[in-house]
Amino acid sequence: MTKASDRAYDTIRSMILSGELSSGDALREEALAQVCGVSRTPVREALRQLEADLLVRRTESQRSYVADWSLDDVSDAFELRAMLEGHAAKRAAERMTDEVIRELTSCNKAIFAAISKSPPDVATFLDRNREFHALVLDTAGSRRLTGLLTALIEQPVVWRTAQHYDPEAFECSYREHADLVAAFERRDGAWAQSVMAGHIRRAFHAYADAHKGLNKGQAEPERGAA
Amino acid sequence: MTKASDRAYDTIRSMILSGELSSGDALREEALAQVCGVSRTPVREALRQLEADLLVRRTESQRSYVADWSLDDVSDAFELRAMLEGHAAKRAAERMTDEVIRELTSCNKAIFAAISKSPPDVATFLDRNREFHALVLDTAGSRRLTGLLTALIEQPVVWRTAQHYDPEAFECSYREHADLVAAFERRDGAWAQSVMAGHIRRAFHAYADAHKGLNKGQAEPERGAA
DNA sequence: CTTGGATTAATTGTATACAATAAAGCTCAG
DNA sequence: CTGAGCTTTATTGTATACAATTAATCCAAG
Repeated sequence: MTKASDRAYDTIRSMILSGELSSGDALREEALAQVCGVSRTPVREALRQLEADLLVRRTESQRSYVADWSLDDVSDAFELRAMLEGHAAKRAAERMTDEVIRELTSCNKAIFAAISKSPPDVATFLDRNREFHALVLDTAGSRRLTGLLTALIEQPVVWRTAQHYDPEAFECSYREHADLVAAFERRDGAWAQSVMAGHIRRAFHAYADAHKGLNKGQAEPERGAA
Repeated sequence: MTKASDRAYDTIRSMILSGELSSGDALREEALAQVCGVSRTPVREALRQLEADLLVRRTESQRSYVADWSLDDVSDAFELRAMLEGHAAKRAAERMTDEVIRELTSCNKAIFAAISKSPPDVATFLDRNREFHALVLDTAGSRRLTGLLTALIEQPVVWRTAQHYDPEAFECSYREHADLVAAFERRDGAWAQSVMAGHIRRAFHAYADAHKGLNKGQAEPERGAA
């Protein structure tokens, strides 16, 4: 993608993530084109990408809507992530180098610094967390695995979960990363896999707890003054 | 997708699968448009889809090429398929209905009929095999899982593997499906998962055996007199 | 010869007009 | 009222022209 289609992608994506567009809202190409300040062509491309990201769904008659995320869907996504990213951790352990271990360590140090602030620097936490997981995924050395996982990782749900973290949850995340590094140092694939799967599952429950009661079957953005 | 973009997709895809286009060949939109008898717009859409299918790769400068498939890549794809489709089988077992069991049974009967002919009716085998796996995937009831797997299942490698099956390999495939149905009848998720994972792994080795020696690091269509 | 850089050609990205299709509204028979 | 079928409107699909970008070529300086 290039300038215009990137712009369309980013704009629409952030409109969905911010809640400006709610689940089920219709996405009309012409309207989006005007909002994004581009023509329909790049908007169409962006919509296809967002559809692949599962942020947008298309009906059989090719109309696009903001995807709705039931708790079951979220649970699904995390379950798959736990499985795939656990597998990635195992492969990474088998292919680990000292160089990557140094990078992971330094990355996790930055995470520690970010969450030690008060209030915690959530943006930095998210960036570094992403970097940490990307490093593991890279080291796993499977293009296909990378492709499958990026779709799952870039979910709005994942992105928002950290917003609800309390200090203890951040601490857990940091410690689990440290455990992962320990498993990598021993080149222990099974250990790494277990830690990673648990790491993801904990994140799911953090999300589920935060959204319990509020949204019964529907995991949506907070809309308006509620 | 609709008429023109479907046509472009099917045309380009079969050109790749048939070997008319070899790994690494450049895919120019204008040229493809002429071949497909449509304009560049639907061709572009088809290329994006084929890229998602991993049949086409794009450079950083947005040029498209036929993807190359090393044996490692193929191994990767099958490994992921075994994991994901095993998971799907487990979920399917937990959600299985008698109705679906009947459909699976009838589907596998059709497979038996197809492979009992001489020569075996490979096309029907492939269709019914696809139907069988689609039924399992549907019953697993995870849209995300379905999305991830369809990309892996539609691979040229998977498609071609059956071309090299001997009568015994067909027989194995049939029996494994029958085992799967047995596991479903008992609603035994762990069993179903094991059988499915083994089923996929056997298919990989059938592929690997067929291509051993021929293509050392490169799993490509047969190209001319080399 | 080789190499750096400017020029040219080839290719992809974007906008827009028009065609095809699906949704919505409307009319009128029952 | 109701709903089947037509008409109208809204929305997406496709083609094409043009802009932007990337790759290839060529020429000159070293």
